[in-house]
Amino acid sequence: MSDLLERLRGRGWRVTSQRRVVAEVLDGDHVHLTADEVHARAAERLPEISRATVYNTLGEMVSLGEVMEVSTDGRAKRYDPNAHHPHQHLVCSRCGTIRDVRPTGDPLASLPPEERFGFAVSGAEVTYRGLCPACIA
Amino acid sequence: MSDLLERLRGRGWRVTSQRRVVAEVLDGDHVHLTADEVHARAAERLPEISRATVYNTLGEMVSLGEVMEVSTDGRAKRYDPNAHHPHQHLVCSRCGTIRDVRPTGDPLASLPPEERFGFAVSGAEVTYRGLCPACIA
DNA sequence: CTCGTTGCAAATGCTTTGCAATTGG
DNA sequence: CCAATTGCAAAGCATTTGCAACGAG
Repeated sequence: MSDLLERLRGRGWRVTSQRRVVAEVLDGDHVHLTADEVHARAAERLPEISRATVYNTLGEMVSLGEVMEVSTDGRAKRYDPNAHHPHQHLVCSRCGTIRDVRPTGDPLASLPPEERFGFAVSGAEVTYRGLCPACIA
Repeated sequence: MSDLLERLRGRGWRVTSQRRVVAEVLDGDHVHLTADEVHARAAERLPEISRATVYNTLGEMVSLGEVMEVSTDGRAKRYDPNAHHPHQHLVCSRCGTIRDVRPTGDPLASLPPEERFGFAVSGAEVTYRGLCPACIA
């Protein structure tokens, strides 16, 4: 089940009950929780877990490249455990719902050499915006 | 000079000295200031201007569609007056410098119908990442 | 055992808000 | 004139940090 936890353990990560709970809560597809949501769900299983630990843990997962930070607008960052398969995000302009999507082609290809201004370009993030089915109705 | 101010005035915007200074400070190409930087530069000309007013003013410019908010990572939002010509951003992973860039083609075209999940997709933002010339050296 | 990890509470950084005083049209 | 705008200071979030106690290996 918890592929995320397995991957982290495999990297010599020290596993504590707090870290396990955070990894379990965050695991799955189309999961895009804020740090606070992660804390709330983790606290259901481990009531004493602190916000600080959740932040530390999420930060480490990001450093290890197993979790991706998604900065939606100006609100709280969201955390996406789906870091192994490259993907982009489709965000509802009204309710903020996020879906993982897989565009065709390589986004990097759309930036021609003369538009790179001497940068060593290494990646591109695409955020598609629109109204989700629930908000259209 | 201040095209931005002219555009705002043309929309029936009430112009005060504070608003004029904010508009002037923000005008130009490849300008991506934080609210605090705008406040600092505005205060050089109008020492009593408050942060609250700068925030209010920037927020209104964004609502009117004349200025674009750029949320870089987890730091302060940046404000881009270049809202009339569509463009994307190239951000230095080390120092955070931002350049406006113009990719080829329409980013929306890369998201096929079967990846839209019933959303009414209306736009796409692309952030290219890499090292700027200064940070490569 | 020992060092990494945790929890707490306080601090920080960015942004918003309530409200009385001010001012543009 | 008078509603819109401003400044101030305080409140509001999201996140980070210092440090003593704790616990995994």
